[in-house]
Amino acid sequence: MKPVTLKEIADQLNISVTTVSKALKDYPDISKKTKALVKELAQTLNYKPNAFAVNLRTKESKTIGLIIPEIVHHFFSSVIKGIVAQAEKKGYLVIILQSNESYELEKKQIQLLLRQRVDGILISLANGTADYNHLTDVLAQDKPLVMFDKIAKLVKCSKVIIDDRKAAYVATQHLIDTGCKRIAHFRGALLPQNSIDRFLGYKKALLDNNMPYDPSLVYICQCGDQSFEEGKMNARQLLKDHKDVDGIFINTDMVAIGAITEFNEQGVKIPEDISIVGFSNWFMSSVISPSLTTIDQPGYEMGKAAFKQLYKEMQQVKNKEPIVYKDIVLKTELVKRQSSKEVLHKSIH
Amino acid sequence: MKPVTLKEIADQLNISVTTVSKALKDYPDISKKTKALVKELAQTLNYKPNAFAVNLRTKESKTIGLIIPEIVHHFFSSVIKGIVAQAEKKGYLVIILQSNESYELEKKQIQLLLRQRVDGILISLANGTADYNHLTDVLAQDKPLVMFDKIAKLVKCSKVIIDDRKAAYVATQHLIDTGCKRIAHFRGALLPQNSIDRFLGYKKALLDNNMPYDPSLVYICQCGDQSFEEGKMNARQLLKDHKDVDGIFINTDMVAIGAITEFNEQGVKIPEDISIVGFSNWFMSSVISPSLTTIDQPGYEMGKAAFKQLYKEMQQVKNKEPIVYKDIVLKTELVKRQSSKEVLHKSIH
DNA sequence: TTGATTAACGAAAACGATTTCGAAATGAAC
DNA sequence: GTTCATTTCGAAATCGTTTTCGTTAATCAA
Repeated sequence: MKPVTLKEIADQLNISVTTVSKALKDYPDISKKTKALVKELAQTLNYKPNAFAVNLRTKESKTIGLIIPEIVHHFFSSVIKGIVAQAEKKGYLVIILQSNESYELEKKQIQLLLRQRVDGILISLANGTADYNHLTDVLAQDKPLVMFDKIAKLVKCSKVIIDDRKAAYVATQHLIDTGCKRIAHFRGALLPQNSIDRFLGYKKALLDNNMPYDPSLVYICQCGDQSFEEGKMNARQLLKDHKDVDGIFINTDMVAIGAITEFNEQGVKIPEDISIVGFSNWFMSSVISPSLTTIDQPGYEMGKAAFKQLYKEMQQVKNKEPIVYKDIVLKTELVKRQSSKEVLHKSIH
Repeated sequence: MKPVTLKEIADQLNISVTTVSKALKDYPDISKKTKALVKELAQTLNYKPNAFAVNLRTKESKTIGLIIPEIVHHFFSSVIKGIVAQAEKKGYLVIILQSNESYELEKKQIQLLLRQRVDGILISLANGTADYNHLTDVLAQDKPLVMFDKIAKLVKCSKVIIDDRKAAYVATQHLIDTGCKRIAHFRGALLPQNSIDRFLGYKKALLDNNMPYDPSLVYICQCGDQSFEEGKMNARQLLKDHKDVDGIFINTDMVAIGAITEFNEQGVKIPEDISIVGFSNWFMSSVISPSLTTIDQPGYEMGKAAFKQLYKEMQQVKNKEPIVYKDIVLKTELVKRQSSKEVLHKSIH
């Protein structure tokens, strides 16, 4: 019933608590006989060290915190999986919290995790987060903090990201290479760095190909986080505003799928009338009809990399070395499917 | 740098640690003046109680463990979201682990959580789990354990489920009501209770409608957890074996979507040639073409209910009352979409 | 003035493990 | 027999809070 303690083992063997503790941890100053005795009794009594006491002494909890904007999301749940798997390998547990894209909640949750005295924090920022004091608070306590995916460039800490700009460039270039002459962009929210970078990649690809950049072709998210609806709305609007558009680079797959659905309903042919390239490559993209050309964003690997970096930093703190921050950029890949045409024969200049 | 302790506050105010502690917790035997002083200083020093010490004293961690077979899964991530949200409301944190459908891992993870001394455990069983000692271990320690979705009926603890049998019955009845004469079933794995119950519901619906039950129409999962592929394979096999089948009730949406994809590719018309009803209602089902008629399985609500029950039991333990186990059955609903026909005019008997 | 009450605070013992610093006991060396 | 080193163990402090049980000092009734 009651959990077994060192004291009980000590009493049963008529030795001191000290000796029991040392025996279990293979200290060299304990004889082999006592070690054997202690270990055997510990085994049969099913002794488990009291984590609370251990934590209090060692000042570490072997636990990390994870804050993400939204759990029910293919990309983020892949990240979670990567983090949890990697953490378990290293003997760490993961406390998960969802910020719900709210800065206020995010702030509270950081405080919660600090109070809980987790050994480190992994975070993907809420869209609304523009103030970073809650983050610098963490760093000021010498507690490792690694940001991933949705990051704040200004905060001095490690970051795991993809090269959104480059990926967006590749996506847009693909549309150009397949013959699109007038390319729109659904960019989602204004604030997050990802949106900005993807937009910049889109713009640069146009300019590098001597195509005019037309701000009226860039559609911003109007409606909270109803991504699917956003895709439908934007698609509808686009058909009204710009009949001549023949390609769209869309910020995220979910929005792209909304757009595809709308186009399907309105009888617009993909990719004959309009080509579409998405971003993320969630499973759904390969299943929808037509299947979606998109940028593969490696969620699992990102989670893995993020934890690995955090682990490094936690070790550094433990060894009282200075923390070395690092920016890790993961590779993305264009996945060609049915929503875009074949690449034209490239002219040689 | 170093976290502030009660002692430092006490020293600065020239009072005892006891008084500081009591003041912060509004004990009646501390004067208003001292309380004010203490609270103010605590505020300015940004004092946060050391969770390790508190846990050690109070013997509770305000933390629960959550084990699920697979994180990257629409239903389960909805459950997680429900649990995390509800837990946060009550001041609990959630440690998440993924069993990966492995009994061995599940066992280890239970041990991990017990060592961590979480206050309670929520679990959805791995498919392979047939031995329940690791679960009864938890209960034997008087630690609340609530199972959800994938449960073991034999274990005496609270359970949150849907009525799989009834839901499957409704799904199959819908196929019958829409005119299907020969109905197959893709049932997934053999073991889990859900599969069994859904199969039984399917069978009962047939028999209640005086339709023959033909075991050769029931397809079992052959290929691990590649659900999408499983759907495709089963569909292919079905077309070879039974040309006359005009309706399928499929265990899960993912498999159903695989089947739809295969049928689409082979030019089989849905629902004209074959009607399909899935199970779960994940977002994708509304987007695929044709959209999938399915049973809505309330993941978020299930998570919420599971935590609520766990919370009740944790309170009971705290108050040294006996734990009252409870079976909670959540409502499901048939969502009619394009993959099944309109309901025929029912004959009046 | 005396005795009883009350208000306000503190000392100290937990909680369970870790770790430092000795102490005792044994054996070896001279 | 004395000295020194080695082996093996334990006492006690520590981590930071909580809580019990006193102890003062002040207040009040009679």
